Amino acid sequence: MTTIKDVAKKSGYSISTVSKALNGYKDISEKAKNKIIKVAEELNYVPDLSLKNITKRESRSIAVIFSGLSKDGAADGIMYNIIAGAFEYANSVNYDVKIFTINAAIQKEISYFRFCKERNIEGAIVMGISSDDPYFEEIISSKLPVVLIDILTENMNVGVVSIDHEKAAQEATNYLIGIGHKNIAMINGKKNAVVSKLRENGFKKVLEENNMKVNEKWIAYGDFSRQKAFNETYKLLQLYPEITAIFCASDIMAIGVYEAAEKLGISIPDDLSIVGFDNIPLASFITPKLTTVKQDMYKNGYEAAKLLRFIIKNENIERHKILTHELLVRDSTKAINRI
Amino acid sequence: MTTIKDVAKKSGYSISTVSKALNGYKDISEKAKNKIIKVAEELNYVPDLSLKNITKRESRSIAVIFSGLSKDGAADGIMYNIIAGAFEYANSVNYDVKIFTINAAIQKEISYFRFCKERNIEGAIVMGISSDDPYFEEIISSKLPVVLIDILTENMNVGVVSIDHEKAAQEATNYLIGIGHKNIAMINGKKNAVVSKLRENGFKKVLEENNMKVNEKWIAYGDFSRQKAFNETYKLLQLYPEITAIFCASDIMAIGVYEAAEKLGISIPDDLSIVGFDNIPLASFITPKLTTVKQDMYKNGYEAAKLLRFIIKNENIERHKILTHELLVRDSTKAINRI
DNA sequence: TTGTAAGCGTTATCAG
DNA sequence: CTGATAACGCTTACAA
Repeated sequence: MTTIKDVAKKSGYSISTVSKALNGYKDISEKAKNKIIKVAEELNYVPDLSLKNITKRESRSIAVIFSGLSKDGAADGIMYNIIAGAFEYANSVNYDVKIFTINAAIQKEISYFRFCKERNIEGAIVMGISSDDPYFEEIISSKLPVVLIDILTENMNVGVVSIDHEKAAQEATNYLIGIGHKNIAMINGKKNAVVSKLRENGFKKVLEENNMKVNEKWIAYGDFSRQKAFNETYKLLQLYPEITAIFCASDIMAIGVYEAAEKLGISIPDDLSIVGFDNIPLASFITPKLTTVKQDMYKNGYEAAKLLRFIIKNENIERHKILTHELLVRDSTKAINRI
Repeated sequence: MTTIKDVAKKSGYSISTVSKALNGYKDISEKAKNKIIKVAEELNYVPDLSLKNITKRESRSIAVIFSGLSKDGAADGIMYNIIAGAFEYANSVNYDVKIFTINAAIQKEISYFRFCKERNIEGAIVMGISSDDPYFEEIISSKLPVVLIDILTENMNVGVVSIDHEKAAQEATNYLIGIGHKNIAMINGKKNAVVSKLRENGFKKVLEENNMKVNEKWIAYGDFSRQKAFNETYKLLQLYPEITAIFCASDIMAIGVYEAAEKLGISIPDDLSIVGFDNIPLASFITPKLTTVKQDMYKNGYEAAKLLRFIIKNENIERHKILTHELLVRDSTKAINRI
């Protein structure tokens, strides 16, 4: 490996002169500068940033941490978009992005904090972990700057980027009621995920506002899995054929719902209206096209990185960033005309 | 920041004793060891890996480099799967993964080599760049260990992971001919991408083997874009209604083909059979379900990281790794029964 | 068993 | 303008 020492030796100047020449300092002669630059190029010399940073005390890198990076995560593009968005912002302010999973830390049997510190990152964006995860407390109470995506916490020191899930669920439910549905079920995600609770609250709130009784049996948990959503829906629709609409907490689960309906010979949207959540690419390709709540995960990633940067710089800024969402009405919902 | 010095001071031992205690050396007393570990914990001391590595001369990190990390990359999950696969292997051998884009280097106006060297990575996985990219030569001729995904090169020092695209295209085409199609068009990707050429070769070869003349006008370039594929197909099918089957070089483009067919009132698979390429999640959700050539991008990423590791360790191993593919026959193709 | 000192590649200070 | 020298946090001979 070529080091600054090699350049010094070959150019005939001292190490410190070489360092200055290569870092654009003014107080050296043109002659020395040219010579040194020439030699550096000949030798293919490249300074190591992480060494520079020993003295400067900044690593200029952040991490994006997932709970897992599985083969199945691909279908919805959510994680990809978050990475891409975070990368774009980080890159624009000259930060590098490393990706980790919580599992990686667990495997090494070290703490989250240690894992990050060892890698000398300045902060982390965390997503896909639920608030009852054993690591959760450690993460939000650690000294390391952190931004959570879609994980709400009361802790106002922790950065949070999210849409208003409760409000979004309210809008979706209101829309279904508005087009005449009275028997609405919900396929929710993992029961103890924060977003699940919020969406469920929004759902229930609107039912109550409309004097419709909340039937707990009509709320099932599909754990954000297509298969589980299929199973739950299959059971639900057999037991309660009076259901005319289902609000799903993710598009992936909505696909499971589609499949359950198909298997039962129930036609969407004629017999059953479906509203999804996320607006993944699939949503507009599937037949019928899925009505869904759009959230922009690319933007989530971008804003998370931006907020993280502010927190790192210790700027006095609102820690909780709420992004906008939008109900996209497509073909999986239909005004009710029965009874 | 807590450093080894702080631990030394507080524990009353010297820096080197602390270092040894914390790194599991045998030649220290139980007493010293315990005390030091205790103090280190109290102080939340975590050694910085990159500093350790100054002496050891290994950074234990690799990069995954894309040509771009766009908002649109999400739909097919390909990049995500590559990242996930590469991450899994890297993680299993205690490597970290950083992600970069070629653009990031270009923006900083520095060379690929410099960009990587500065970041002190041991090697890189590169994908999504075409062989006529100005950076291509630099990448494959640089001293840095590199593995290309889906970019073939004669250079046997460079690692390459890919399926046999030519053979895959042959199988797809053979299948269409086997079920009776005689007028087969191809919507290819970017004209000068290596994979495009290979697939086109395979396509043409099979036509010739079957004594069907190759009509260059029936080969259009959709540039891997859904919109472009739509446009090209729309023109093609209007000009040549005798076409009964289309082989698409990507599933995303196949969707554009679906849309063009729909707009023209052409029914798939009754009037037109479609074969895609990739087997993205969407392929099995779209109606009709898409017949396609499956390639496992997760595995691509995994194998790329593995190969990269071998190259880094300078092991004598075959540099070109060919992965398996598979033709998945679904509902978008149908045996011909007209004329 | 412990500590001193040199070294890793780099930048910063300061005397010449 | 140049170059010793110290310093950054850490490991590792080697001496004590």
